[in-house]
Amino acid sequence: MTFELLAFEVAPSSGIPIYRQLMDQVKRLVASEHLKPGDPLPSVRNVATALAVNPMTISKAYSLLEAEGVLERERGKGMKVAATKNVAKSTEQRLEILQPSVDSIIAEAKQLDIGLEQLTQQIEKSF
Amino acid sequence: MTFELLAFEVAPSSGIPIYRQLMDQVKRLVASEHLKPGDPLPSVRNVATALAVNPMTISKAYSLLEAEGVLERERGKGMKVAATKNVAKSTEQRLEILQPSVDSIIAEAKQLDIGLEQLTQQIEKSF
Amino acid sequence: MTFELLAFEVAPSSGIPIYRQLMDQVKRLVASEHLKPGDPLPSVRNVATALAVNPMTISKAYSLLEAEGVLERERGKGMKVAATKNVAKSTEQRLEILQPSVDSIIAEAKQLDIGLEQLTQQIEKSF
Amino acid sequence: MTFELLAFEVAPSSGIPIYRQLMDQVKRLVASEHLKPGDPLPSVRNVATALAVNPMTISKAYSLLEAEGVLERERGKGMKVAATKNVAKSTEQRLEILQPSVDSIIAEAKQLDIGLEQLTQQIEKSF
DNA sequence: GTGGTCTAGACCACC
DNA sequence: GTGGTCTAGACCACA
Repeated sequence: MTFELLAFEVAPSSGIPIYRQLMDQVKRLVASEHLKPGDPLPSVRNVATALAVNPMTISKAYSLLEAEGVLERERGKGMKVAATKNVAKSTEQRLEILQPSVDSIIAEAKQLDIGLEQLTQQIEKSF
Repeated sequence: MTFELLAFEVAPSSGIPIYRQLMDQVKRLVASEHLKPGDPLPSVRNVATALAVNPMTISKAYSLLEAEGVLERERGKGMKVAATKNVAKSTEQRLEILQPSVDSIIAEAKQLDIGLEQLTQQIEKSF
Repeated sequence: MTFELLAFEVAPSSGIPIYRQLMDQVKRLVASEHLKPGDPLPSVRNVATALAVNPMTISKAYSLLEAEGVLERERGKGMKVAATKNVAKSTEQRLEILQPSVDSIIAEAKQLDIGLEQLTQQIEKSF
Repeated sequence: MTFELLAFEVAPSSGIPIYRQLMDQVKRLVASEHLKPGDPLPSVRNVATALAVNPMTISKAYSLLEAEGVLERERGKGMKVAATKNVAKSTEQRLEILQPSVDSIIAEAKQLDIGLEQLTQQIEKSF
């Protein structure tokens, strides 16, 4: 099985809805080709029990990703990464995906009076 | 009027609750010292009519900011920027506050196959 | 002047209304005979300026104390401590006045898991 | 029902706002470990109907307790006692929290001509 | 099912 | 004048 390695993570009390956290993770994994077109995704039930989360929540994430064209439903078998639209992403494109988080951490740092130096240092320390 | 300059703005349908938008604005104004300790804030009713919003919504924002220690209530007179707690915090304390965001952006970068170099570069570019 | 020594104190942002703080102080001073029947009280205006408080607030306190029979209004001259009702209070009576505060600090201590020993020690330290 | 034992009570006309009465009760229950970290709280609607009070009032109490770190929200499931922050505090920290009340009772005692001895005795009697 | 947000309008306490 | 409390009722987001 390919997706035993697939460790989804959710922070249940982070304010961000669980289904959104899941969607973002799948998108990132697809963008970086950790998940390639055609790759199967773990079943709703598996993810649900693994994360101790309501299956409806996983299902919602998958359905929305399908609506966005990131995933495809293989009848009777489950979800897999869609071929169309999921062409390999360039570094620039992947950086673009990350940009909102970059902007947001910079805004936070500035509000906290944390300079560029300190911020990058802290990131290096924790990377 | 003393606070004609204080132009609060809300985007009613941005998904972010109005009271939260207000709180963030006040916090930014305080953090940037556009609002200094002791400065008065416009009255609940004034803001409410100016923004065409229910007074309770403004009141909620003010009350929460008071609970957080950002504002103080002057009985019968209105709200003002608090003196206590708006004192400087140590760099360590502030970095600690930022840490969760640091952890989270690192996790995202790794899922996107973006290395430390690229991440810090991107941050420098956007800072 | 007898009441230059009379230092009223108010904690404007303690949650307790200012007029109530004033009333309680006057009552305690009367109970302990720091203020004896017939003694004059500082004028509304003096107290107001000294405490940087709205004169209406002082006036309200005085009026309520008059309604309770603690003070008397001397026409054209101001307030003085009433004769009736303000007989000297026994130690028991004064302790009774203090009782609510005693109960309340004990409740707080218990919620904070602070024992009798520690509480009394702390009081001795600060007395 | 798991929390049949959780009997909230409110005195509607005690002057103290209902939401505050609720908050204090929850805090006491947490402090005394009748409610332990992770324990669920009755739903807003349940409490509201049980107390014949508007749900928003209960919600306000819960939200403020969340803001204070006493409770946590489990998305879509309800409130539970928070783990973080309900960790033990040092004796010094707890005494510091109590200090304002200590100062205030001492001031009251002095105005009532009640000495240290009598004050501590009275506290011992009522503890 | 859960809590969150907002409205409209009433009433209160304080200054 | 200030903010605070509460109600009744609508609608939304999340699980």
